[in-house]
Amino acid sequence: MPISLTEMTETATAGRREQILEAALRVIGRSGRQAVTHRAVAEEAGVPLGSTTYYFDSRDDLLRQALEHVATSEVERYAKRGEELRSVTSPRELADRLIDDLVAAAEDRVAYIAEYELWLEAGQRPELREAAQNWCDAEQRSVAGAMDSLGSSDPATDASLVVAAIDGLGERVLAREDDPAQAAEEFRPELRRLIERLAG
Amino acid sequence: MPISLTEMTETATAGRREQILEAALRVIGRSGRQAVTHRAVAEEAGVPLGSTTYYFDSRDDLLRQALEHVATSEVERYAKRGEELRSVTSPRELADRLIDDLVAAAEDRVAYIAEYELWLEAGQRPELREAAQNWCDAEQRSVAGAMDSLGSSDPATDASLVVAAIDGLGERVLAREDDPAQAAEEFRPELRRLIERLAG
DNA sequence: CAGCTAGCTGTACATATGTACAGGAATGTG
DNA sequence: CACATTCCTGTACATATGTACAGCTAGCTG
Repeated sequence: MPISLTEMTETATAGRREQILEAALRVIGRSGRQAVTHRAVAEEAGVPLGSTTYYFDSRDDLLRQALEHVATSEVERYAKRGEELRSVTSPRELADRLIDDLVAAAEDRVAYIAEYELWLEAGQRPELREAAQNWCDAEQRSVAGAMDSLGSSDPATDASLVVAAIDGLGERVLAREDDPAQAAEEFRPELRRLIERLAG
Repeated sequence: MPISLTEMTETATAGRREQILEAALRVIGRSGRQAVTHRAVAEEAGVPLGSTTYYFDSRDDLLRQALEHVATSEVERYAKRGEELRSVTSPRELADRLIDDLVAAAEDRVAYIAEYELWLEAGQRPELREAAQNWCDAEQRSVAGAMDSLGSSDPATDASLVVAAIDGLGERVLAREDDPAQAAEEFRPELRRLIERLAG
């Protein structure tokens, strides 16, 4: 064995859980949360069936942790992205950057659908709502800074509206026949108009 | 028997299918599409298990028809609503009417969640996308007429943005702890600002 | 090295689920 | 009234699924 077994066990313990969680996200994105069975996830992750029940108390627990995993990642991502967006100097630039993000997200259709699926899961399970709320707040904060930089008279409201529009457009992208990333690209002029009108 | 058996059979044939479809929607809204099993739907509808397999070829068929049912209803509803919205005379009035609609929709949380669930189903199953597209187009047309009445310089784009914002806000409403209808109400000032900026 | 602990996995089992289908009930037909 | 037809339902069965758990392996300890 190339590395010590102790080390292997340690990294595998952390890695294994993530590995299973990410397999679950792929299953969700590809086939919906109804497809999240211990067996489907185990196969996707390339781990034995026993592992999924070892790391997660139950199917519900797995789904819950998957949401928390996504929510946490997204909060971090938006925190960083928010910093970058503060530097925009025109409505058009902000719109372009946000559409770039949407296109990037839509490129991985499976991951993108998984996020919406988990959001719905939060709609049904109150214990998941706090994580969902944090996720949502982080997204809005990331845009609010930029709207502030652009001199919006009400950055929080404008950020809320811009994020809502992006989420709504994103949702629409999912049910489009053609390439989701291309569909997202088509919304560029629309978002430019929105932000110009709000901040201009 | 108060009515002739012929008549009863006829209305029951039409009624029974709808009855099952609507039970399915309640199950979806309450527990997600993973909960849509023949047995759960049959129990919710108060019909024997055999009925669900008699009227629908399979579980997938049931889900497909549920989406088509919702999509068709929504297209009709938006067509009518679009007529009414054409008469608005100010951005504020349009925003208020649209928020009223959102509040009304959010009041039936179960039905509202069901719509989002079915939308995701369309994201995963290409054969459902046409119905989803029609639904989405109808929603946008219903607002485009009003934006036109308000003298928007680009009614189609503005309608697309307003609808996207409403859909995004609606999605956010679902994961709120408090009363969804109340949460929807809180978005009234935001939507007023959006439409005033776009059409004003 | 013997024994111990902790991490992990294969397997088994009760239950849930999709679905087929035989047969019953109601209606139409001669 | 006998028969055919159509609509419907209870039941049965193969399969899928969640989950418990016995036992295995690898490393640690004395």
